[in-house]
Amino acid sequence: MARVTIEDVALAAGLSVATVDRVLNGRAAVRPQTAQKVEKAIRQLNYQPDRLAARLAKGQEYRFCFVLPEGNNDFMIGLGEEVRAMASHLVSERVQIDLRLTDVFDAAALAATLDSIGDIYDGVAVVALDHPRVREAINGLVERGVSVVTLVSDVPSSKRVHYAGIDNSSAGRTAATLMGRFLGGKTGKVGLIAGSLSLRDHIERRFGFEQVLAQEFPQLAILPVLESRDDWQRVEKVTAEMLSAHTDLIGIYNVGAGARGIVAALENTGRQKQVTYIAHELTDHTRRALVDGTIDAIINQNAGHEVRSAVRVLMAKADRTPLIEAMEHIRIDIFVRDNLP
Amino acid sequence: MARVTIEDVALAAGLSVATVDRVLNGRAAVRPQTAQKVEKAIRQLNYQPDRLAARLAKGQEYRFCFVLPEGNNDFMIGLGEEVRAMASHLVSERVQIDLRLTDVFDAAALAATLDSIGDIYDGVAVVALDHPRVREAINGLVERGVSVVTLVSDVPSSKRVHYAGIDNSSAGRTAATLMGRFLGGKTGKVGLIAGSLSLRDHIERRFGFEQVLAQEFPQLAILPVLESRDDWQRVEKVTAEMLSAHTDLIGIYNVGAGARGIVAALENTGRQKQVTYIAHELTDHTRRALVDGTIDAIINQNAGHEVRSAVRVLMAKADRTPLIEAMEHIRIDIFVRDNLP
DNA sequence: TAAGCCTTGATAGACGCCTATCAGGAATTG
DNA sequence: CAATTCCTGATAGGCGTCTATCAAGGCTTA
Repeated sequence: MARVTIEDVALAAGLSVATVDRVLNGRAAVRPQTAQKVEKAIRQLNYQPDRLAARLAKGQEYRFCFVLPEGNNDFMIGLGEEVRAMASHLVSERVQIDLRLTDVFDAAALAATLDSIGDIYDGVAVVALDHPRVREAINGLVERGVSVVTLVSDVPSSKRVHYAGIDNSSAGRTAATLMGRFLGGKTGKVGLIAGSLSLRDHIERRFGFEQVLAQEFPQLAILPVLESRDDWQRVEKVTAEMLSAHTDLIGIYNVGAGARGIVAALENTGRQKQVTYIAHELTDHTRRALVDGTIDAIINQNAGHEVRSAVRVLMAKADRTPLIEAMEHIRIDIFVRDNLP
Repeated sequence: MARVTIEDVALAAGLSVATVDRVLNGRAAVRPQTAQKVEKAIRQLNYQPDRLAARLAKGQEYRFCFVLPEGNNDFMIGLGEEVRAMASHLVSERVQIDLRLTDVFDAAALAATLDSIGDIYDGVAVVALDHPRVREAINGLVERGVSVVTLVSDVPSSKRVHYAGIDNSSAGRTAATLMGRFLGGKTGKVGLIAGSLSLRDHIERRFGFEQVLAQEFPQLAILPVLESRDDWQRVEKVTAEMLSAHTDLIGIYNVGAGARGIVAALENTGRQKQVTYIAHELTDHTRRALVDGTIDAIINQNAGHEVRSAVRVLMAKADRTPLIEAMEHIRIDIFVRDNLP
């Protein structure tokens, strides 16, 4: 049951190790019929190159850069931690990961960061803003031979090789379905709070949410969207205003961050139980509120999965190995009080 | 930025490579103070042994065996496929995985299988039945130095090193919460169908479900549990009987497999929309029924994650590397129509 | 037929670590 | 102080692959 080595293949094909290697790595010209002999032997013996030995010999090093938003958004902080964890874990596998923080809301700054991270990287993962300047910056990297993966927030029109994140329109639809079903057949108003209406993920969530609500739960009226810039104090303010303006408010869907602001506003008015509240991203705050019953469901994307998926994709691109698309699909988690991890 | 090698450590510690190696691998007696010098150098240089090189040098091979239930349970078939996929993927990493099928409902057969798979394996993963004979068989393996991981269904009282599966009591609670909330404030009867009341996972799900329903949704009455042995034709029969006996049935929770039987029974009576139906495990059948609206939510455990987690754990045990417990936690997925993967 | 090119073989050395052995010096024992 | 035992150093060879180089034929071309 010993391993099949390149030597066995050479022997079986009646050729030399050097020639087999030439075929395997396309190093030099080999006559087609010779190459066929090699391939036949490989198939017969079911030879699979030892990746450990190969990487050792090649002394391959991967250098990746993760560009994340700065600021105190809980989810993004968690994402950064996952990147760091992955980085230290992968030292022993010859992968180096750098982390850069930048202002996501500022397209120019983000684009500048992307432009500046020169050719020292084999791949870049970025939480992107969908803006022409950013798109151009991504395309620039790709043209220079750097694989780019968008993380959490996509730029579909760019030449990025992959998007590691959830389908936000589906996430919005999911929120709507839960909202509608949790409210039974009740009639009333539903409020929608977004971080920014220029962030692609927020737009898509809103779109999915409104679509399903209008179609399947016409008894629920959606209030005009409020913008919060993902700042929890602002969130609290607008929520409080909304609560006092609409006494028949029975649902809140928070598309972005700043969940604690809503929690605070609800607690201040004592209307936690009357209002069905659906939030995004599992953090310490949202978790506590879910257990308390203030939040009714959390739609989550697993930051760890996203980071690991991004790394896998970047590694696969770096050494041109095919990747199993299905494995890289990021799921939309739903958490209620009872299935919290 | 070159890699730190064992040689660098030796140099920094003012010792020889041989001695550093002795410390690292506990090969021979080394004076404590010498060992400390080595450890200090390792810390200073942040040395991390190259796992690739180490495994190459050791020529380490892992041999694992996965013991799964035979039969035509969709979920288990999927699990088997995941094992095979993982096996072929890991050939290039010197991991060999064998797959054995056995009758899970038969404790003696399962125990016999476990007893028979001798000492050729470094680790065993098993979908276990919680029964004294099985427990003894597991303990026997562990005593012979074979790491055992339980998969999907646990045997907590055994000496298994790990359980790769979901918390089934939480899964049942989750189902109850969804059931209660989806039913709004409606009053009526809820039916519960289990595969077998001797399977630990089914018992726990039932327990969690009944607990939450009794506590939080007292307006819902639970009918006596029906047993189906996970056979969908039997499921259809008992469901049909239940439906005709209880015209005020408004909810069904299927704890085990055989979801298509319930779908068929509901469709035959045309009561799909009146009954809120919560099922386990995402398969082709349940997926279709969820999209159709016959199933209202699916509680799922990700077979791929479970298999990969089991392998990671077995590998970690085999070479005594510590494992990050948090990473091995298997989540309880909730799927509604909109967040299907 | 000589000159050149194309294809293949043979082989050495590297990657970083493991294993084993031998020798010499240090520390311990009587 | 001699005789052990203990600890450390030095070094060779191996794991499977990659890279590079040189030599030896076979073949084409003029």
